[in-house]
Amino acid sequence: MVDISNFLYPKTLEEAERIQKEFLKKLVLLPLDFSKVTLIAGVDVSYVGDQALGVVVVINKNFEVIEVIHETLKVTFPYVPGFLAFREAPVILKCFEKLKSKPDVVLFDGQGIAHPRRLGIASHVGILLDIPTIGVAKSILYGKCEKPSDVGQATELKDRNGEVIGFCYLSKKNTKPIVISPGYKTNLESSLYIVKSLINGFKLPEPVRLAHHYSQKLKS
DNA sequence: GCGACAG
DNA sequence: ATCTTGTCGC
Repeated sequence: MVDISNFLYPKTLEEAERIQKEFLKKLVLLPLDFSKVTLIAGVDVSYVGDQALGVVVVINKNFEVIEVIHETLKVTFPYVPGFLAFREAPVILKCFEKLKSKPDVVLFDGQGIAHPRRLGIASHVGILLDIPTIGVAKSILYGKCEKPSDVGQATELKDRNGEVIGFCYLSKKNTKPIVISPGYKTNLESSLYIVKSLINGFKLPEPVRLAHHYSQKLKS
């Protein structure tokens, strides 16, 4: 576990970038056997004025909701592509402080290592919580990939050097492919397999879809 | 210098 | 992300 207080609120982008480079040293990617996974969590953050609303939904493999937590916190960092974690991690961590269950893997609305410095929000928060994480984004932040044409097809997302950093996956017909990348303590193969296993008739994997659902519902 | 750019 | 209704296509 990392000493959270020293890395949560950088004052400049330069400082934030230094933190990301420091966190990169702690990044660990390894296989995650889904057959040994019992609980899966999905995270989403929405906004109401300057208040961030974080939601964490925990489900089991039968897609049954085990726990739902939500917290609010005033946002203190602007949205800057490549630095999303500094804007959303605080309220997410606040949610996890209240969480009773211990998910085996957490899915995020955003990138894992498919990031300019390999430290998307999934990787960032995974390191802070020391829990396996996976990034599931609705669009690409960094890298290039050919568009999958058939449902169930995944194409490799590669960085400027041709290294595979994730996948574009067509989870549903007539929708844009989702972008999958390992966050922390998972790897390319495991993250793709796990997300595929959690698609339940919709574009987004169930944990993330439900988190987004609750998030929007809580505001109305 | 000109684009690209998670949520 | 958010501001916002109806509407076209599975």
